[in-house]
Amino acid sequence: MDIQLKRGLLDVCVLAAIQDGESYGYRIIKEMKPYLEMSESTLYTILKRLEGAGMLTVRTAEHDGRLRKYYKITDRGRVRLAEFREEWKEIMTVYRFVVREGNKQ
Amino acid sequence: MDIQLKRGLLDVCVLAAIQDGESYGYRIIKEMKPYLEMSESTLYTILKRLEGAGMLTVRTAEHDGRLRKYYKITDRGRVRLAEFREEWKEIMTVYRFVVREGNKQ
DNA sequence: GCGCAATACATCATATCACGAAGTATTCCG
DNA sequence: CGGAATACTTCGTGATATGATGTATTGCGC
Repeated sequence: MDIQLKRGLLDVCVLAAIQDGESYGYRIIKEMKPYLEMSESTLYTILKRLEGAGMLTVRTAEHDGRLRKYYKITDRGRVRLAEFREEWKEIMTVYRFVVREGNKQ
Repeated sequence: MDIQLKRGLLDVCVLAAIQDGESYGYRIIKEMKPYLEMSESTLYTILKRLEGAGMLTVRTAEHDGRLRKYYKITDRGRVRLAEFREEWKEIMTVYRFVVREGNKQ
């Protein structure tokens, strides 16, 4: 998929991946893979950005002798998801402009 | 609108603005304004990028004593628009992942 | 028990890109 | 005469996705 098109989706996608309950980096990537592929370095960059923006909180816990970071969505994160739904309406008007009439289909 | 979300739309939007016939920078901006606002510096950057990618051709002509650059979409540009329609299907699966069930609506 | 894949996270350098700011130059209207 | 509109250009900056690379552990096959 076009890199540029992904950009706006990446952040909300990560938020969406934890909207139903805590998760951790490695699992998020695997969960999102069928929908949107991203490299590990990208994911951890995004997780840090979202944490800085107060959209998720982090908790480090041991699992099988290894440390894992569990990410949990905050109210602010949910607000962001709600905003995204609003923005999507604008996106759809743009989409209709691009694929507008005068073309087959 | 979120800057990131715009990014993937900008290029195809400009192509869409000339898909029914030649146009020029200033007019493209005004035409797109209701759907997607962009600064002049952004537009001219994009026009140059699309020209470099062979998706449009440029022709300079005089109009009322002033020089204007007219942009015309190429076959390659039309292919890009067709690709966008395909990519959009993937985008919609991502969208559904983000706003998936477990939420009202 | 050795090697390798999978798990899990981190850092750095790089390239792309949208945009504000500023500039140049002309036309048109009051 | 002055300012808005038209029309395009250049420069610097900040944001950001990603590949490369590194660290460290667990589990599996042979």
